[in-house]
Amino acid sequence: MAGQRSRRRIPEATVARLPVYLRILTEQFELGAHNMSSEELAELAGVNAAKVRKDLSYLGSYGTRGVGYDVEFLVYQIRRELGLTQDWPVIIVGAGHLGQALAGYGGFHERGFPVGGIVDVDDAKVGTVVAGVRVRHLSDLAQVVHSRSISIGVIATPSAASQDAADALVAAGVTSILNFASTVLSVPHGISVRKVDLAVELQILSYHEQRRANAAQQTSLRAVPGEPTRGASA
Amino acid sequence: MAGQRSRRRIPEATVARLPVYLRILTEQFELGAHNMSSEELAELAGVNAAKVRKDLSYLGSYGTRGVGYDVEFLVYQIRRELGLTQDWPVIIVGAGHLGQALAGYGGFHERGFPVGGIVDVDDAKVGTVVAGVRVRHLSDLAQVVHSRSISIGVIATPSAASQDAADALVAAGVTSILNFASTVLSVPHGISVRKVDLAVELQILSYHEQRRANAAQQTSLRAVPGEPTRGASA
DNA sequence: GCCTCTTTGTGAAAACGTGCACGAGCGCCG
DNA sequence: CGGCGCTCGTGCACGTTTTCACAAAGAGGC
Repeated sequence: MAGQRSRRRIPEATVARLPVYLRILTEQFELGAHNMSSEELAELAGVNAAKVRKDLSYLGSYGTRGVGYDVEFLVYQIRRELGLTQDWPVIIVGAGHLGQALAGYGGFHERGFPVGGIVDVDDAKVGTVVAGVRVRHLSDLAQVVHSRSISIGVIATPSAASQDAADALVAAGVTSILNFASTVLSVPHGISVRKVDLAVELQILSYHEQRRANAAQQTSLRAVPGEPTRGASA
Repeated sequence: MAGQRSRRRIPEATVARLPVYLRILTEQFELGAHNMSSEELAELAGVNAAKVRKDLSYLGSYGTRGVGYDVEFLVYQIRRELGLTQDWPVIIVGAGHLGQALAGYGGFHERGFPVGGIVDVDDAKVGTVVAGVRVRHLSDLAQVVHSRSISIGVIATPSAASQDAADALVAAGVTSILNFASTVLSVPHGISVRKVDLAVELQILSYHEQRRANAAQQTSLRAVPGEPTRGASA
């Protein structure tokens, strides 16, 4: 069996899919499945079977030809590769609506990312307890991060404050940031940042909606002659 | 009938960046900027300048060589392309923690996506008012969608209920779905689905954290400077 | 032991996205 | 009114991701 440590690099696109496979496999295992083919997994994940096989092959040769993959073993391997054999406590910056909703979201803890702290600048919020965690002042951030060996920070502040939050996190030693503000953070090289932006998602959907609407219109007007090619009449 | 240029298709990767440009341009316009070069915009968006130019070129030739882009005009063009010249009311399925946080998030309405309705299956929640909108029963979904011409649905239910929610949305005529549950939805062809999954994002960060930890270990054992990591730019 | 059936693992090709480099066009200055 | 400097628009080469197609290999039957 492949014993070599992760010296090989896994493509980013694959890394983004592994959590999806993991969730499906875990679920299927709980439902009693012990074995699964790339075809089945692909179906459940909504992707191509060859892609599944190639993705999984980056972990090693863990399948059995003619049979498929051992679900439990694969779950373990993916978890190991993703670094999920340990908990990664996170610190949430911003105890507003979003910060509270995030802290209250049980899936966090359940998936190995317990809330190790929440900080805010607002003195009115400091001291209150959200989802069992006491909100502390932003100035205590570094101390919280250190005392709990936190390396992942979640930014749930208003956009205007997000860069300051990022700077504070980086200064405290955090090396991964999940940013819910709609800003592009500037961070030193070597810090991982991922952004989740509601507005962006909705605007992408809006683009497709509009496209559909145009297409429909186009179709219904097809019989009309002399349809002017839309120009920049703006 | 053949070959009209209005059928041009914008690459998905570009569509995903346009909202980012839009936000930056809007902000800069409010700060008094009237003109901006691809270089500046690229800097603020954290991407390559050539990419910005190529992205914008899909909208048309709206720049002026030697000068740059007219900010206000570009804002208008991007908004038009993304279909943001009109409001797109959304319906939220699920009035739990997440649904409430989403409904309460002002940015929704502000960016042209007013909350047109919230539904839930829980009778205890039906009738309550969240962010000025009365929660209605799931069975009223079709009626709400129809009466407000809603085409975008947001799924904020527990994962187990997400597929049912999607089915109900599709049955009601919704054609775009933003899914916050960690499930892979199965929908008919022609329906746009985007997924926002917290756990996936954290797990991707976890992968990189673990990788860094391994690399650090390796480095300290060998006293060799770390190899450059891809990713976040400064 | 050997044949057949199934499904993996992976080269090779195609498709897609990114970044460089440079010609083209515009405004400004003298 | 021509030359200069700046910045756009884009052809091209490169890297990454997806898809195809098939040899390789395990399992089970006989």
